[in-house]
Amino acid sequence: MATTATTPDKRDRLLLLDGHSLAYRAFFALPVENFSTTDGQPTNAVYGFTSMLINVLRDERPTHIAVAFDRSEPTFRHEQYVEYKAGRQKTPDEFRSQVSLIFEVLDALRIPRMSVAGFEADDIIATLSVQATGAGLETLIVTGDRDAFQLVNDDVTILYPIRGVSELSRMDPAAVEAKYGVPPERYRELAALVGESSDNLPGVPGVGPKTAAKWLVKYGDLDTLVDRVEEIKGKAGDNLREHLAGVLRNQQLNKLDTEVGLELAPPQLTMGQWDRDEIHTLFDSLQFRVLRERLYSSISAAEPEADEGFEVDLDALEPGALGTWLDANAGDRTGIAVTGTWGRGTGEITALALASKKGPAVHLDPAELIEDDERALAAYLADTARPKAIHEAKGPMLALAARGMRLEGVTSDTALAAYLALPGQRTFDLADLVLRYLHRELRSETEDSGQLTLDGSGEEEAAEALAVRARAVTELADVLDKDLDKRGATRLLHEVELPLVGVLAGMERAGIAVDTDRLAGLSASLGGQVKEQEQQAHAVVGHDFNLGSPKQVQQVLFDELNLPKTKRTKTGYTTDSEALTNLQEKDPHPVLDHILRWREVAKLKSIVDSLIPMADDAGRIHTTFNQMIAATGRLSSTDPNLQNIPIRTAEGRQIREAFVVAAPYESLLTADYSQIELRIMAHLSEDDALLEAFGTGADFHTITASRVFGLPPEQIDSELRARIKAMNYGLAYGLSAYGLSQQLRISPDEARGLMEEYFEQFGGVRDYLRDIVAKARQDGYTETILGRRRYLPDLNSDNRQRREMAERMALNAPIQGSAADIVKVAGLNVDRALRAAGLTSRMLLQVHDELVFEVAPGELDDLKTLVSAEMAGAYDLRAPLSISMGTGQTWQDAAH
DNA sequence: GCATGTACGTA
DNA sequence: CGTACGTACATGCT
Repeated sequence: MATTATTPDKRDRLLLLDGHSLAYRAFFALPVENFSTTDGQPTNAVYGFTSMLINVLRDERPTHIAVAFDRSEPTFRHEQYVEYKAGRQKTPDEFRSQVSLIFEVLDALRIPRMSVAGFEADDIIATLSVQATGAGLETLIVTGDRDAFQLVNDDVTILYPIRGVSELSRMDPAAVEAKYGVPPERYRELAALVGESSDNLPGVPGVGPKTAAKWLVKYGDLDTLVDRVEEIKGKAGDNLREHLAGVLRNQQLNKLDTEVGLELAPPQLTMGQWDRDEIHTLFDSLQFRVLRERLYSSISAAEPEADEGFEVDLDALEPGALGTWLDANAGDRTGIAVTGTWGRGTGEITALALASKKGPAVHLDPAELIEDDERALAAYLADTARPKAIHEAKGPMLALAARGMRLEGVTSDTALAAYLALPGQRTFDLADLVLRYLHRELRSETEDSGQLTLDGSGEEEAAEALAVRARAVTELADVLDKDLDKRGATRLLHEVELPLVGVLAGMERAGIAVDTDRLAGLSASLGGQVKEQEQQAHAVVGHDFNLGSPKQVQQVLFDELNLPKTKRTKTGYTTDSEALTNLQEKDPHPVLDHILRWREVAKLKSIVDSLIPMADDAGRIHTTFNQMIAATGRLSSTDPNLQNIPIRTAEGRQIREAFVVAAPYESLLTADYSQIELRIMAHLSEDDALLEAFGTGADFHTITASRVFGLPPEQIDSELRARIKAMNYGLAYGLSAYGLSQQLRISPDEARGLMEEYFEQFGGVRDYLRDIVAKARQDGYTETILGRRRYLPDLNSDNRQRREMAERMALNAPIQGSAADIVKVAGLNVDRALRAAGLTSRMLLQVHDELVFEVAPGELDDLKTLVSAEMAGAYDLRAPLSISMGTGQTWQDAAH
């Protein structure tokens, strides 16, 4: 390839779209009932087209663009062949009305659109692509019309939609040849042989792409094939000879015209400056909130990345000068960056850097500080009046606490702020956020004097890097503050999530005591049972196999014992406990019981064995609470996970007996919310009947069952109660009639009937659940009682599975998330009240709707009163919060 | 050594 | 074909 010194790095890139073909695809891919404005205007085609457009603008970054449209007038092809496109179904009215809306979108985006009487969009695209190649541009064509494949070459690529509107297949010469067996320049000939039913161009009967490609490869091209047509044997050959005229006509008609007279040439097809207001108004009228957000974020992403770093000027401090330095330089909100290790309720700081937005930065090694400086640092960090920003505060808080320092006055934790802005994201790396929000790189821009690094130790670089992080955090904090303000999450951050960090750190630091002897005993007895079940399973089957291997279990059950196949998984057939239990009922086999029992005891043993080495010297286990994982706003617990300690079975509960109170404390107290999610559902739906059921104070599931079945509560037996209990809980998860039937082992019709009767009584719930999804589809997100959002772009997916999944998430997120809000507020208020009351009892764990406390001697009564009041008063629900509590020497004994 | 799939513990 | 998590193990990839 010839290149010269003046060849630009990036060639200009022309993007050409076939407006009609893409819009038509979108029209059929997206269900119109999900894509209409509230006044009934269908928008599925506009939505799908615009969505594709935004994606391709974002991913391909074209410098030039045009969208071509067909006209209603007949084309030159109709003149040559009156039957052209005959028999086509009339364009549906719902589609026709959307074409002008697409024009409006394109006009607002300042994207040129073109159409020429007598020609199809394809001809315009063909003409432009040839001209673009001549002008040295690279061309990308987005079209759902395969005829365009004939245009593909080294300079022209086609993006062809596959499956709906979200995925484009990149068709370059190699891809065309791979798919059709002929190079792009032969594609027309192949299409002529195969025919195109939508254009009413019949091909050779019985000849598909495979045969056509075989012929073309054998004879080189269609002309040669026609010349030697007598050589083709068999029925296909007869058919070809018989339909030769049609093939030649097809070849004529599917040739795209590359010499259409156009007013604009490729170099003039530039992207204009958009008017944000105009786009705003238009997208508002189309009710495209999610798309608007996506458009805006892709515009900003399309802005050139400013690959600047950060300037920092590190002050070298004399011993004893830190206090003065802090007074002079840490007045404004100051960024703190820390290195060290933390986890399991403790940690160690190895270095710390401080930097405000402007002015010098400082880098400290806490271990080397003289007493005066250490005191000045501790006083500064603990001063609530001196604002600080930090990325992921909890770990450093634990490490500081380990050396007796408190961290207060944190007005932004940038990771936490980013979590509220983007709750679906699993990680919040500082460098990523800096790039995303500040369009900058997390590196130093400061000119090295060359002398600083002469010693070659790298320490200067490390110090500078940490100072860069501190400075970046302050800048990021300001931008995130604004972002959260726009999202209405400022109070949630400042009044809930930020203060919660310290409370969580406190719980992690405290840990919970375990009776390790007891755990060891449990492990031994479970180990015996594991071995026993394993031996029996092997004996029954007649040979050894690994019970922990789903693959081997499948082999034993389905290949060797020929038990009936269960539900399919990706790699075979499921052997999960539900399936094996079902098998046991219809086709009993002793090995099934052994497998099930083995799984149960092996699971418990693995939990016990994982806990034993977690205990510290004081016999306490310290979990880590993660505040930025769950998309709904819940906490999660890791290393170990203390939020999934068994409780369901008697054996499982034995593990809870190993979680104990330790001196000087007197007992454990557990306090949990009764049916908090159902109460939230009642609150949010304002369903009178449901609210009334909570008002009576009697058993909630019995009361609701009594309404549904029209029987007095005394006549609700456990069977009826269980059915309605399953409904009550399932509703908040988006349970289907089918799912309910599976769970209750009743017929789908029966389950459907049950749901209908339920909604007859609790119509407000049905309306609420329906409205919440509709609103989320409009807004692009759901919201909890405290304004915590969850963004669900898949609500508008053209993939049914993804869309329905997003719908269930939309049902559940406000309910689960509001419960999480309430428990967080409760935890905060309890913690505050404990300190205000001067109690030394402390909170140890949060398990979603439960708080666990360690009770100091003589404080039980006061603590119960305080906890109950703070938890019940955490939020004023229309179905009032109800608390139940229990105490005991172990977590199990404190159950209630 | 790491990612994926299956299974299963909790709310 | 019911949400939200974390962990363990087997398996198959690099």
